[in-house]
Amino acid sequence: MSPYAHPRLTPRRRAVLDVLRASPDHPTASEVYDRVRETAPGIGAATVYRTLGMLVSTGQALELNLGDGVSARYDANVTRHDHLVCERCGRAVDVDLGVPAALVDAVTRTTSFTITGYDLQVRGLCPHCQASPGTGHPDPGHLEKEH
Amino acid sequence: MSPYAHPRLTPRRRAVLDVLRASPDHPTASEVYDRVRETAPGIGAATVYRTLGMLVSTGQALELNLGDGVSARYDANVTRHDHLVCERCGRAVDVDLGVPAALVDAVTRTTSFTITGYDLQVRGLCPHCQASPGTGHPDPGHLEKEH
DNA sequence: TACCAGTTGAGAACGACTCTCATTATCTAC
DNA sequence: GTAGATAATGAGAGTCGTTCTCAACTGGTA
Repeated sequence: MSPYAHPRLTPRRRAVLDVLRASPDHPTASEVYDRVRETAPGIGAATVYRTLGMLVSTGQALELNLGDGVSARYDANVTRHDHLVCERCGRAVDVDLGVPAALVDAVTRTTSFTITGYDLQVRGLCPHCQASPGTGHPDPGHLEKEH
Repeated sequence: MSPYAHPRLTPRRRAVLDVLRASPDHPTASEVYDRVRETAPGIGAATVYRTLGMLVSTGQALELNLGDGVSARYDANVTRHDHLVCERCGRAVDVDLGVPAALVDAVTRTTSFTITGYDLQVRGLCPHCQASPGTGHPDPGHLEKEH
């Protein structure tokens, strides 16, 4: 009935999880796809998307919406943490600001929502983008893959 | 050169802005489109998308990524505030938790990013969704337009 | 009035993601 | 081992949100 009721850790899925755990840079699904194809060349895009969804729904990965546009990003670091996102190049760094529990508790009392979690996204300019002249447009130029 | 260097507040754009200011529910672009067509029937989707982009880049609206999937949401409330999002129905409520400035300042010192802002997204279940049995799937059923 | 930058709508194009379905792999008895 | 059931897979089509292109139009301005 519900998907992933008995998920198997098949070689394909293992490969996706391995890529994610080796990627501290919050890759998009298509970046994961590209990287997985180096170790599992025949894997299809649908399998990568399905596996990422499975990993998220089983708590082995986080799906992030970092406001840098269209595509979701994935994070194998499932401990609670926040994100610092560069507004120009989109680079995201893990941080943990330790938001006081009292702040979150206050929301529970004033809204009658049941709170399940939170994510603090801090926006800014990374050192690279501070240094280079601003174009007003996204510029991930300094993020070339370092081989 | 840069777009919106001399943006005019044309009747079309005025209509989009009016709709947004009359919508406290963080509509998606296509929801804005539907609502605008009631007052400006001939308006095209491209104009709505362009206008929303213009409003965001001129600081008259905020674009939100509330993690409820694919589409961006827009908010005419441009004062600093946070969002409380229902994980099941996607409803988003404005809140302001007043994150201590000291927390954000700490990031500046430890990361060498220049901080320009932040958004705290609190996740939970709204009262409606707590009451109805969970399906594990998004269920905006109780969000029918109230005429 | 004529000019011209800015604006518009239609539709094509695009990218991210999901679905479908026939095939293949894996698990669980025997 | 084998057989049968169930789950996983890849290719490709489909969907959806958004952006692009371009010819026509509009509204200030000289």
